[in-house]
Amino acid sequence: MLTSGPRGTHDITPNEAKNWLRIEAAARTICSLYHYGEIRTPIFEHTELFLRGIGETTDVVQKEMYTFTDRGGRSVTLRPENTAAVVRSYLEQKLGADGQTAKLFYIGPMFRYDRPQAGRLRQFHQFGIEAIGPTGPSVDAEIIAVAVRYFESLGLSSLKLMINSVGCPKCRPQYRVVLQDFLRDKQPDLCHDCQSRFERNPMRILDCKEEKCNRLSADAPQMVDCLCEECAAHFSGLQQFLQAAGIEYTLNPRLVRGLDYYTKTAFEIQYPLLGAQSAVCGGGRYDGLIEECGGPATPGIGFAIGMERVLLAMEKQQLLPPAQDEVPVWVIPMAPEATLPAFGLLNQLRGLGICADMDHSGRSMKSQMKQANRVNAKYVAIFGETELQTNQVTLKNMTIGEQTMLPLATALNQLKQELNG
RNA sequence: GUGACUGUGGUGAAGUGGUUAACACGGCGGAUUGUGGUUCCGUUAUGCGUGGGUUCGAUCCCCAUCAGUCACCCCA
Repeated sequence: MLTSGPRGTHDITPNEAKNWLRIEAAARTICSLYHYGEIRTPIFEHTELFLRGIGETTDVVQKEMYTFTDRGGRSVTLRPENTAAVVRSYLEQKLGADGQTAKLFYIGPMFRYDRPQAGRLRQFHQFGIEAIGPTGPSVDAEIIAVAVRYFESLGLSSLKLMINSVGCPKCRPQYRVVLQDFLRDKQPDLCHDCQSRFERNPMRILDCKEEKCNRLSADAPQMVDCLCEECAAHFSGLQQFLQAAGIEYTLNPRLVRGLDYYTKTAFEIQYPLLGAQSAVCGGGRYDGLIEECGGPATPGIGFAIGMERVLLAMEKQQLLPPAQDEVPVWVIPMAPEATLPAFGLLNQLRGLGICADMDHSGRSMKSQMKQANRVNAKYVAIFGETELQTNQVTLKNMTIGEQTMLPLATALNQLKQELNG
């Protein structure tokens, strides 16, 4: 169908774009406040990068990637998320060469082949940040603080921050065994999905929405109780920093991230009113990812925020006032002969930095006045027969409804004084 | 990938197996010939997502397909 875009895509029309500019600007403001610099990486990467980075067994990789072969026979993939790409760029551009923490942010489209639903699109946009280099839990807290501040700055409330630790390559495998041991005899009673999760990703069972699974796993041992010394210390450190920053959080031992690269800190911010897709922000630490991508062992942490979901949340809270068109001066040529001088005035106004516009379809006087009204014009500049003959223009003040006929230069001056200040 | 519901003009929508597809908003034109936000009049779908089928005849029935919505799954 030529008149409909691909499934799961969305056109951002001029009125919506105003909202986008707003939330993007807020993101940039926060990032500069926290000393994060923007990075813009390509929209597609070698498929291999995502296979290695995200994990071959994850849903994102197994069934959600837009992968194709280019004309050179290489397999490339539209990025389903951006952390792997940022890490690749960090390595390629040697952004860590100065020995400092690389603090980066990005805003842009991501692609996941999924069934669209409320808050879920095939092309969607994420604002994300990454801090690559530092190990201490204070960065974790900083990352979380950026997310929380961002939502606050947009006026969003009733958000829920949940944190957990998913351990590291030392303690997670051990926990996995402990958990499987606990669940083994209960496995036949688990839901269909969880049966398959038992081998693939047993931690996900804790996150299942099925009530029976919840019941069966209620007393399961928790990751936080099985953390190695280092991870445990990191996790309690994080909590101290969060408290110091006055950030409220909930411990959620069942919080699991879907991508393989996460270690230690995992967190999620939910906006419960959004329905099934209520996570507006998800993130965590990825201490093994850089090495996995072929770099030196370097820790990192970041988050991603779903911009469409942010907009949905703002809509729910009525933080998006209806867009208003604002054109301070509307120019009206009353006859075809008048369009030339009218166009001339338009040009001069714009040259002065004054937003002005006129009709180009030869509509009636009345219709043009209506247009002026629609765009909330403060002044209307009318060119009729008399004006043409005397080289003047009629300036009508739309708020008080009064009008005068003036020489062009005088009118221009008046508009300049009243609108440019 | 699975399931449920939906698909009529710019928008919100009514509607029936059978000549001209209600109504409202919006748009456009007009109401002593050059003026807005109020009022009044007129006008505004070659057509009921698309493609098949049933029928003498379908926008209304059936099938397929596409799209939207919500949920599962997954995640931002």
